[in-house]
Amino acid sequence: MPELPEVETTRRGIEPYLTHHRIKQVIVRHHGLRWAIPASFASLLENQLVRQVDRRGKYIILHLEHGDVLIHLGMSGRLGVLPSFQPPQKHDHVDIILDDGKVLRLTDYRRFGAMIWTEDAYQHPLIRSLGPEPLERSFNANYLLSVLENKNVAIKIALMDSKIVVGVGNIYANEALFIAGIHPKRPAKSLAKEELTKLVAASKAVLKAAIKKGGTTLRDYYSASGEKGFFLISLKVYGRGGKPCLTCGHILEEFRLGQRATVYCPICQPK
DNA sequence: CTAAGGACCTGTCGGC
DNA sequence: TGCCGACAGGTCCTTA
Repeated sequence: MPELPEVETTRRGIEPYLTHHRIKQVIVRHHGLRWAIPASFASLLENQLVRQVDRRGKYIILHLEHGDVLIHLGMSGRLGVLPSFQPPQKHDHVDIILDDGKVLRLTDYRRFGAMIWTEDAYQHPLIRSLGPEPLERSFNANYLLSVLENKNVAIKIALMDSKIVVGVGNIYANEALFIAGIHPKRPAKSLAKEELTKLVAASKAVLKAAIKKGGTTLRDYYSASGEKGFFLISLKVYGRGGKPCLTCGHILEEFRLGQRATVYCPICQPK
């Protein structure tokens, strides 16, 4: 499901229900997520207080009294807070039951998601190797210029590489490149600083706008409270291959780049 | 080191 | 109506 705006919206949605609450019980119904959840998982969490609910890239981090929980939603994951325990549905894999009876439930039919207990989230290899947050100042044109210096990969691939910058998924990579007027296939190292400046600004703008709207670009997105969000964000190119460009009217072209749908305007984003 | 492709898994949709 | 392949918000891991 989620791109970064959805993850941030989810984090904000669950935060008030978890912070300063104690975990009473953890039920793991399906251990086979991206990484198998070990048998010890439940007992590592139970009876611990949740101190803080954080986010790094697309990982949601629960800071406990001792250790942290990393949660990734993969492609189809969803976290919801139930007012009380409800009978689980088919893809409800993990329940974290709180001291007040509310339940944080992980639902993920494709099981690309992950739930990991670790001593210190920021020392974990999955987190440690991540690039800067896209909305922070450290993500800027000078930074990109230096990391892309000798990268031949297509700029779209680089923009979606979490070692370069976190949180820019396929939808927003398409949108940001369109707004910046940059062809997705341009070799990363060929972009001039001026173009990188535009790309950085465009990336920040689309992500911010989506977060402001509640992070709901997605077909089957539900907020933590179960509210459905759908097409609150208007997308300019993603999902519009074969339709006219909203800027110039030329037909948008679609192709696969790194096995992902890529849509661009051949006039507005010249090679 | 870089770059490209496969792998993980289920559900849905379009074409024949 | 039914079957089969392609594709879907991600990203780690293997191979070249």
